[in-house]
Amino acid sequence: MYEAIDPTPNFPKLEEDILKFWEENRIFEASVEQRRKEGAGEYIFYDGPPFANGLPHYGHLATGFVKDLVPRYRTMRGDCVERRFGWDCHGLPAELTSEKELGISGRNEILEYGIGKFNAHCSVSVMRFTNEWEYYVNRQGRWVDFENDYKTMNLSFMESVIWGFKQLWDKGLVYRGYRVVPYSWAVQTPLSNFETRLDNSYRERQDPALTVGFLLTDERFAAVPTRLLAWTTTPWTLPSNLALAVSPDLAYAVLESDGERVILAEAALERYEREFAEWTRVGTFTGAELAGAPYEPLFPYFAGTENAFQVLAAEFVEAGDGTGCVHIAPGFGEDDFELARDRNIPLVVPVDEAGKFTAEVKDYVGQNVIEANKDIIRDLKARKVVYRHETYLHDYPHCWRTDTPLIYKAIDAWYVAVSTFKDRMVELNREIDWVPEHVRDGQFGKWLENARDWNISRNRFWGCPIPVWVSDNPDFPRMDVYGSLDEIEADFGVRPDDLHRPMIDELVRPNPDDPSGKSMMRRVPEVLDVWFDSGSMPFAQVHYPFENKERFEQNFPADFIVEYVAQTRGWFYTLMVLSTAIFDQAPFRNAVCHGVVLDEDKQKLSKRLQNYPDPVGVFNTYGADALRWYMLSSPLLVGGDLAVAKDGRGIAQSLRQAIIPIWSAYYFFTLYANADGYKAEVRFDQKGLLDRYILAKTRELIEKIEGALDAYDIPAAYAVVPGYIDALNNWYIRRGRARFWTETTDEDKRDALDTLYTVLTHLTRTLAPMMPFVSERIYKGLTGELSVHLADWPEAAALPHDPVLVRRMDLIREICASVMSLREAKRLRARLPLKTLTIAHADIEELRPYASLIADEVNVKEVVLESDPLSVGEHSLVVKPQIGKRLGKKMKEVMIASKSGNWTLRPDGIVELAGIELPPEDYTMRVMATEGADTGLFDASRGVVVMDTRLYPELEREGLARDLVRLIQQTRKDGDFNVTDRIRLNLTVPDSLLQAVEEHRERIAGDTLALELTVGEPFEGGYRASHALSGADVVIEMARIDGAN
RNA sequence: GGGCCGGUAGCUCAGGUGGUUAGAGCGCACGCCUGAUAAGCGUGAGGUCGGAGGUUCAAGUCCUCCCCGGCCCA
Repeated sequence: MYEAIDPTPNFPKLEEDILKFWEENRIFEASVEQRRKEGAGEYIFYDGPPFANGLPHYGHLATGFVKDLVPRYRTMRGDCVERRFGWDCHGLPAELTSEKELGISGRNEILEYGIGKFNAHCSVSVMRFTNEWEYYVNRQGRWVDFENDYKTMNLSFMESVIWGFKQLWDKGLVYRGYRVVPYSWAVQTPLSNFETRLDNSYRERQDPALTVGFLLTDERFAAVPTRLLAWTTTPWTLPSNLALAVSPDLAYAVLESDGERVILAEAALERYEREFAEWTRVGTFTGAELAGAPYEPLFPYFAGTENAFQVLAAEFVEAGDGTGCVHIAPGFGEDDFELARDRNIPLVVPVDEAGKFTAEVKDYVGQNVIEANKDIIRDLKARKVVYRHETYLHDYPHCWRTDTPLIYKAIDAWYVAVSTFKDRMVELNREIDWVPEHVRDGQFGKWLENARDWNISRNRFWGCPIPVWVSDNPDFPRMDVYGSLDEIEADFGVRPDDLHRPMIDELVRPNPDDPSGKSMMRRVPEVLDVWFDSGSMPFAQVHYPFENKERFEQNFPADFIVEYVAQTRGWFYTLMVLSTAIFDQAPFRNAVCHGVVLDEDKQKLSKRLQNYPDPVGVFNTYGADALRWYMLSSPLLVGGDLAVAKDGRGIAQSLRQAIIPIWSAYYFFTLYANADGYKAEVRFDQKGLLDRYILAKTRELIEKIEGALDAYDIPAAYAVVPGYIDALNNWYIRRGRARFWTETTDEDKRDALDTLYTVLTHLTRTLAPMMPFVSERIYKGLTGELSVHLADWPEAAALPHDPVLVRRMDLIREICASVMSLREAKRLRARLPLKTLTIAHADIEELRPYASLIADEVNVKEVVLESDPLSVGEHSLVVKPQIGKRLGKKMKEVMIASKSGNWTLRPDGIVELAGIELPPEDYTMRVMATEGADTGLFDASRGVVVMDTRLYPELEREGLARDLVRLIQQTRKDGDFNVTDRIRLNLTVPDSLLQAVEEHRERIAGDTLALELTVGEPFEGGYRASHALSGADVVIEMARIDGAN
């Protein structure tokens, strides 16, 4: 006996039970262990470590479903797939959370508080949500090893990270340099160029835009005071101005008014019409001519600086914005910095770590630069050098953690020289298979082509320290880089048990190159960018090369990774950089990039706006399988966005369209197998057409899903399922229903039950990775085996290969649908038998074996088969498209003639039209449904059905009898009779129905399990119901006859 | 400004290599079957395939330009 099951189960509850079962029986571990014992090859999957100081959201869940599906599939296919969970621990987010929790803010307060205590707090705080993560990950049905996890803050992980750093160092790929970088004064550290891109940190911001005049002191301009106009959106950089830049090729106009002159690009004149409409043009210079002219500094702070305060010609200057003249502050702009370096202008950076002016700028000292804008503007206006003050709306990068505007600032920092090996990355990227394909040469490939050096240092505390020690006396320079604990121990005599600050900073030793013994080797203060951790993950998670050397080398690169598309700037990228630099290999072979989960209005999901359904609520209402189905069958997985409706309706739809129908088929099976006490078996030798059809159809299903999953096309795998379910439930089972409920267990019934059993066990195995909970429940219920996830992937080849049968049966289904729509049009209910159905198709003989099936399905007494569709319908000529090549222009006339029916068919098979002759091989004849007649088409108009819709009294009576059966069955149901209860039945019907009842008495009684059938003889104590039939009242009474089964 | 992706039914999306009648799901309207399943099945209405040119006998499909949206870069 099979377990009696609920026809409409509570799926969330079912899933909770399965979770408990998996946990108690350690099924996940067993699934990995089983393959290991077999000596199976490893399939390597990298789990991108999430940062656990926030709760998982739909994006994580989507990624998580894929991270589960693919390993489950590979495991069933015979691979050993380890799935270690990783935790990303370091970095700014952790520090900021801790600052908030500790009630402190900024570098100085952290230093006051103590780095040791601060980092200790970070190490605890960062793991705060791990329990919640485990809950979500488990509940979504994701199998992952939490016991054997890795943390980026562990000593072993960090040792591998510094090993990686040293590898780069030894290859000459790390350098220290001054560069202008995006800098967050709020968190007092520079950010990497891709950190500012991730999650779109650009947002609109209104800034002041100032047009200021610089007084030229060249003798050419001595006669009349002349000012060169420059435009800037960062007035706070003006105190640090050291030069002006013009484009050598642009023309600059000199305007005069009232004994004063200004110079600006001709191209800018129109923009400044308001200011200078009244001025007179008195001359023109090219930029090249202006170059070299000295000018008077706006502010006195850096007066006298070598090579400064001249007009320079620079190619990067364009006339698109502003005045065609750019003010140069080398400390605060990348172009500025490079120009100044080329012209030997010294660097000045009078802004401190907190973004405040230093004492060098004495008028604004201590002011935040952005806040100082207004004072600076006020002062300049007072000095009458401001020619325009406007508000400028632009996209401006913001600090992704604090949402404060970034500034560009020259910083001493450590870089990976990515630009030197980016070509190699581009090459290696060609070996990776990306889904969607265009990411390889598009978003990711283009990014690699333009890769810039990576700023890997952060002036912060909670991160892997940069393992570099330098001499504190420049007279005795020395630099030591360490790539292991052994090396550190060898030089410092202690073996650190923690590489974090401040312990690591306490390792100080005398500089061996200093004979005086006074100068000391001290670690540089920076820590590594947290992205360096993530890029190191492949080797650091296994503590390579200190442990697992062979294993890592055999198993690198990974077979598969998945993340959302923005990680082309993040994890995908850092993996690629470090893997290329250290191993000269691509880090993974297959990558899936999924899109972004949005709300139904395509807005980002936001906790604040509450614009998405609560994930836990979804689990509890629909279940994780429904959510998995919904997300993974969507275009999200091929790079598109997914708009999640707040009411969860898409998720409900997945449940309704996929999961419940599968369950219903399972329920049906158990119902009838149990009614017979029959134990079904897996068999493929059934001869019946329906059986062979669904078996062959199942084979096709397995093949298609296998093909899709092998190509990492996950939505395609889901897409083939609904059509299959339709064939199973609404054809195989429905057509075969009578076979299941016959009284005896004969061979045909065994075939039916075995077939359904075979199909369901294969279906659930195939869907196990895609619908892990419900598949598990059904498979266990059917087979009594421990778990579907310990089973092998079904072998499609074991099932019958019969594409011809599948095609024919699908054609039959199409014919029936066509006939049913004719009935619908004529309002002829299906229970009313019709006399004759004619089916015409060129290959009609192939359909002959199915004639009685069709007759039964569409309820006609006779099916006439006709091999010439043209004999029953009007026909149209379809010329073969290929002849267009031969006919050229004439084709147009041929098309028009064929469409309008302007052609004749000669007895010899030649068609004449548009003045030419077409031999039979150049055309086909197609049938048209005759307007107003009872004809329908199928097989892409190659076949036609014609129905005789006339009514015949004896058939009408049969229809009424079937209506009665239906009413009696409904009454049985309403009266809570069991499907096997035998009954005593009395019908009270009007005279108009008497003949129908008498003629079909046996059928009525037989179909409704009525051992006694009386007409018009009411009895006491039965269940009674009245119905209307054909406009007349019918009273049905029934009573159970005990003991008769 | 440049790159990538997309624009097809009210909504979400399919539509090898050009070919006569552009499909599915949801929603809507109507109906139907039921001795497993109403969380079912079917029928119907609904489309100038973003726009304009071009190539071609023939363009949703190929080419060019433009418009709109998203992402990325500068």
